[in-house]
Amino acid sequence: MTDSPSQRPGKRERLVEAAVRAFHEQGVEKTTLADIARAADVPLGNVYYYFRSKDLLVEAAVEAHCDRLTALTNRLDALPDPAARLKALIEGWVGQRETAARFGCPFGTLATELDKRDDGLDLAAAQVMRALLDWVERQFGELGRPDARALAVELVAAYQGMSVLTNILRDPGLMAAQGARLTSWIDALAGS
Amino acid sequence: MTDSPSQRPGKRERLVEAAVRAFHEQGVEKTTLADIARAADVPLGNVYYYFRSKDLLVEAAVEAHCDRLTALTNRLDALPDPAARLKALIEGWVGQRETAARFGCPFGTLATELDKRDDGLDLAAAQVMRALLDWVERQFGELGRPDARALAVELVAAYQGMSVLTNILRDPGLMAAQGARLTSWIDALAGS
DNA sequence: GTCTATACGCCGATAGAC
DNA sequence: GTCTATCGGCGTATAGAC
Repeated sequence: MTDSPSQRPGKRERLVEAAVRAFHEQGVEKTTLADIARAADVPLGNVYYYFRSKDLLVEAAVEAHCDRLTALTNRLDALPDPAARLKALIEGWVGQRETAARFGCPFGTLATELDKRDDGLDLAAAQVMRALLDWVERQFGELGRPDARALAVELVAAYQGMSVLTNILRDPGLMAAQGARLTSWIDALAGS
Repeated sequence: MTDSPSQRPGKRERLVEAAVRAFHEQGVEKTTLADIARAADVPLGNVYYYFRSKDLLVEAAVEAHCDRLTALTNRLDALPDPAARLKALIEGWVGQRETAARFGCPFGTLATELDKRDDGLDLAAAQVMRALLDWVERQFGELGRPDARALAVELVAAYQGMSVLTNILRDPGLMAAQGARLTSWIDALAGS
């Protein structure tokens, strides 16, 4: 609401976007409000008009990840069959392998960092992760697998794990190779 | 070296141990030198006699992880066959599932955090990760698998991924279930 | 609503007595 | 070698003019 008429996205939106990016690239703890303000082209003092504390900006960043996930799954739901949806999900991950090699999974690294903080935002992050698991589980369920939940955990864990390794070793090729493995794994499961 | 004779472990060792623990539980960025000094029962100012900067303490913590890994693989090498070694490795991971649920993988979360820092310690962390991958690869090689490296990446990534999910969802049961899956996966690979 | 200037606390690091 | 006291800088947050 309340976008001023003849301007680029409102300051609030710019701040959240800058925060998401900075948290991904530098981590929450190393990111200062000055960093975010500069990236969003908003004066430092003015940040506090939109977010009364840094924690509230972190919370907004988590919500942004949640929205992003919802948008993604909505797009994937347009695909005809569940196997295609899962493979498209993997393809999306692999497509981000260069930034993953540099900064890790945008959501995974954030959630991991939140688990070491005092704020209660780790719970919100867990909710988002559960939403992803639920969606993946639904796809495996539509494929007729009774062990859909376990397979969902296996797939998402494989992604998080290859993100960690890709990041630590700075090797996007690792994610490409593991992505290919997961894709043929989906094919094998769907074909059986 | 230079442990004073009739005393508990030297201050340097206590500081490193406290640092490893604090970095795991709170993260590097949130951990202050005062935290470490207190946990090690060393006066704050004295820390700088042993480590001229916080970065050097972080470096020492990475080296400690490296030593810990070497000690582990040495122990596992005493086991008769490679499949048993790999399953013992997994068993060790699962045995740590309660702390993993609370704080994640001690080394994975540290390495991930180092990747967002300016110091060059991410390279040292990558070396340690590579050492683990090399050892696991050797086991798969001894099992006669030509795709030993890919399997090693798959196993370690699975562990890192389930650590992330276990941590975010605060669910040690997830790691137990995935560990069981990996164990029977090893059995299937070794039996074929 | 917007922005500047600044208060205030915390933390890494140092000085220097013992 | 050990420890206390403290400096200096940075980062969150606020006060208050416009």
